[in-house]
Amino acid sequence: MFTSTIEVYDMAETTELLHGTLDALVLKTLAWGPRHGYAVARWIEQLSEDALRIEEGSLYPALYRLERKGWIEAEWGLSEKRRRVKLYRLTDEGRERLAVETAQWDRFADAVARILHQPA
Amino acid sequence: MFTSTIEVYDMAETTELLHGTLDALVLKTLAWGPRHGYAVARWIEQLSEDALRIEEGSLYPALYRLERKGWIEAEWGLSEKRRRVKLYRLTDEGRERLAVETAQWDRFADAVARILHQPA
DNA sequence: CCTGATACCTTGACCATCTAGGCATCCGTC
DNA sequence: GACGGATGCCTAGATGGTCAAGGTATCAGG
Repeated sequence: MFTSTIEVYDMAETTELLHGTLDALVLKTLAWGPRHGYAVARWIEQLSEDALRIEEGSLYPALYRLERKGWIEAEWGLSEKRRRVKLYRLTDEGRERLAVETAQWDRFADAVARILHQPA
Repeated sequence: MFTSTIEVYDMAETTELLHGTLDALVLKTLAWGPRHGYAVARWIEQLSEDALRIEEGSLYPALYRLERKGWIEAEWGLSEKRRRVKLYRLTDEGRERLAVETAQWDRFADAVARILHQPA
């Protein structure tokens, strides 16, 4: 019963590529100012014009990860809509880390592009 | 409390970033002509000026993966050094796939760069 | 009342990668 | 002629980030 007829076209999308990049994206988002988790995801999706999609199942573990490493800090607060939110802000260490990860990503992305776009 | 003192500096490197990119890199390498596995890894490392490091534990599973999907084909042969090697070549489907993955990567990389380099 | 959006979180499975081995041949050096 | 290092293939197991799919609660709009 149509076990695999229609859907197969492209389940890959860019999803797997996110691997290891999410941390940097979150740090960068918080570098513009404190935000709560849900808003971070939204922000990234908007800025990327939906090229990047942040699943909550990836987001919250990532936030926890970053907090545990001391790169971000959390505090309970209220959103503009009077809802209980967990506000995250970048620590100094987080800012340093962001620079490191950005540099790493640039180097990596340049290398990949150099290969993928090398003329035959 | 200092349970982990020395080692932590940077085990991440760019390793995790490779995720999902290796396939495209291998396909592209073979787009320049048939090569054997070991040579593919070497080629990528050289072109990237060692920014990319392809572990054999990642390489061979990747080759098997790509072959199983019909994007590359293998054939036993001999290297210039008279050694038994498994030569891979790109199929037509593989060439199409390479175009798809390259486009996906471009879109993804652009999105990430746009965010990471957005001025504060 | 009910849907959808907001906002948080967790569990389980998936899967690509890495680590760390093993095996065989060949070359250069001592 | 022994031995290390490079070449070349492969595999098993662990790791770990992501995703899918659930759950909870509040609030606005129809």
